[in-house]
Amino acid sequence: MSLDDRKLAVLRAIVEDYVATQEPVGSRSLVERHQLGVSPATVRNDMAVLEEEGYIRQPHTSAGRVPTDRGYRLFVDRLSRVKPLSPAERRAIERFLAGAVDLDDVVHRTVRLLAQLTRQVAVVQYPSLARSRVRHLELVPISTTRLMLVMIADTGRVEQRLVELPAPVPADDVLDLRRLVNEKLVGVRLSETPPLVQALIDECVPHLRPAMTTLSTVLLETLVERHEERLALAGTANLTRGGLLDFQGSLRPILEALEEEVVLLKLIGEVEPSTLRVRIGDENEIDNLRAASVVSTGYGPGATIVAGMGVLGPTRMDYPGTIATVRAVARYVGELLAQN
Amino acid sequence: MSLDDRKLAVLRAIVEDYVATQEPVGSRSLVERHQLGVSPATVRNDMAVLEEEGYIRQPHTSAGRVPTDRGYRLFVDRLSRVKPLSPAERRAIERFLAGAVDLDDVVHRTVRLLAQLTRQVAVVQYPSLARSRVRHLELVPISTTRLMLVMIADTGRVEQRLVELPAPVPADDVLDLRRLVNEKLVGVRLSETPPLVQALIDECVPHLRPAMTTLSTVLLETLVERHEERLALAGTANLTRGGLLDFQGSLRPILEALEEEVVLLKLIGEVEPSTLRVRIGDENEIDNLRAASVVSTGYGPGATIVAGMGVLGPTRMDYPGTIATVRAVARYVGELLAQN
DNA sequence: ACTGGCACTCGCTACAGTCGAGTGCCAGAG
DNA sequence: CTCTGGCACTCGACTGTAGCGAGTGCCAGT
Repeated sequence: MSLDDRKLAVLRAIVEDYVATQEPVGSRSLVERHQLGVSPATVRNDMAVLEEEGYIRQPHTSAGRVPTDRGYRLFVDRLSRVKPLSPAERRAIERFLAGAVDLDDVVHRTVRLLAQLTRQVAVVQYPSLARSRVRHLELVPISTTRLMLVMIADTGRVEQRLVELPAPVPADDVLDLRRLVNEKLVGVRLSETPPLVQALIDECVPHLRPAMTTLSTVLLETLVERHEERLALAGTANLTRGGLLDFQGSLRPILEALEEEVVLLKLIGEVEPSTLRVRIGDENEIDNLRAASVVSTGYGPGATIVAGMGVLGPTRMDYPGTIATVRAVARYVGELLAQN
Repeated sequence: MSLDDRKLAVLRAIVEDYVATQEPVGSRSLVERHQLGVSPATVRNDMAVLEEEGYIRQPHTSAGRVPTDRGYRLFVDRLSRVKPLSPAERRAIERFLAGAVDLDDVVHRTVRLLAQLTRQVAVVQYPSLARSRVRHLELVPISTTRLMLVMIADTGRVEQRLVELPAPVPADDVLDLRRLVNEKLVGVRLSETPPLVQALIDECVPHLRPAMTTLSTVLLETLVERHEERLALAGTANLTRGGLLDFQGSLRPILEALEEEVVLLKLIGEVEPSTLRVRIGDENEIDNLRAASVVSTGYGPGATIVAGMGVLGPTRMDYPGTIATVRAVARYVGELLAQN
């Protein structure tokens, strides 16, 4: 059975009221606060149907109704109107991001901004190495048998690793090594470097082979294997906002999940299909987050996507507002990155 | 009035029991669990004195006693016996830290290890730039008007910044700039670089002055002003361990404090006077942490100290165990750093 | 198809009563 | 002078009961 317009209006009203008040909403208060044009009794009938269909539920008999995950899903998909950002918010975003000097700085400011605007936990992934290209490789001699390898990616990320050489290598040879790796690898997607790194050893003058072999191991580690996807987190204190009513009383599982980088990456890093994604309660594959919702999106310079960012909060969250904010922040950051 | 030995023994017993059970401890259970050799009535008299002196208090009449911050302080200073680490713990520390490839890696592993062993929140500061010396400066041309400045410190830290040059500078000149800054700055304490950076501009050949001027601004920012003291955090989920009984019911202020880098640095970064420091409840200068205790220490290669690390938990914590763990971890990390 | 009315449910709060852990004090023994 | 056993007292925790009220489901009527 499909739901008629009024039933949908009732669902929307329930979600909005519940999100606002945090209390189960009854039929009387509903008709009082929204112009539904019908009596409480009628609303009750509609509620009965909505409950049967699994969109709302009663915490206990003789209590008001509360939306289920399914109810929120319907709300997000079909019932929520886009909430345009206030000019004040737009200005806040611009001002907050304007002073950034550096990729680190951009990411840090972004994550704080998101946390502050949505009053929830924010996560921002650094531009993914997998999606970056090599801009430059630098070899800095630390001693005769030690080099510092510095990799600069076109997304602005910089990674460094220490290389322990098997035998001393004079400064001139280091320059040769440097020229070689740069010739072959600059401009290449990190994910596509492995065969080229292999080839490097073969094309290398014989007396540099041993050094190049060690170097190539470290290169592979730095470029693909160790694949250090970094992230920034902010706003954990916002988890306590709902006074422990959200998250069914225990922050434990949430905090645990937030400490696992792998989990977070799964959460916001998978940005393939659509550009903005909302995962509500049970839709999260991570057990610890069954009581939470996540709004995430990809971002990057211009239209390309180099990483993800998102927000985590109680299922009972202001979806339209959160979605609008996440989208706007991602766009601003994208513009900022495009300038560099 | 000074406390005789038995009163001190009573205090110790109260602290130990309360830490273990998390419940106010009464005179009867005290004599049952510890061999005090006296009757509950006697203990009650002692307790009355201890309470008068402010070492313990009653949550309400007709409840057992609970240590005050002052009581914990006395316990830590005079009553706690050193708890040697178990061989299993020693092995855990060694194994956990052994595989580290990198400064980042060391810090991350350390913070996780600390959190895991103490079952509390752990904070580890990266080696402070203020206490480091310049090992090498690298200038990487990104385009003709853009350089990437990479600073490698002797503590293993690497910082980078983008330099926007006022006019195009050919590659040869970049090499000159590089040679100049390295000649003057390598080996110098970061905090002592400013006058030398000033001098750089004067000693520079005229046609490189404009470039050197911009560069020196960025150098100063990187080396001293922006002074980015980084830190790593782990184990926030452990805050929920006490089931909200610790921290007087609200994690809010604690989580807020943990998000403020400045606050955390104040907490563990001030390592001047003694090597290990315990701050109990009210002794913390930060209001948000009046319900928490912090055990912190400095660490660094060998005997030198380059940064701080520490652990934060409820005032009701296992001080001897925590102190032993923090001290041991700091020593191991120090040894590890000394090897590089 | 909607409405008003009515009986019913059930969580919440308040209140009274009981239980027991723990205390302070005191008189007496060592 | 110190320690002990005894005793009266306090007060929080728990239990059971009762009344309230928000909210529901159902039904007959328009």
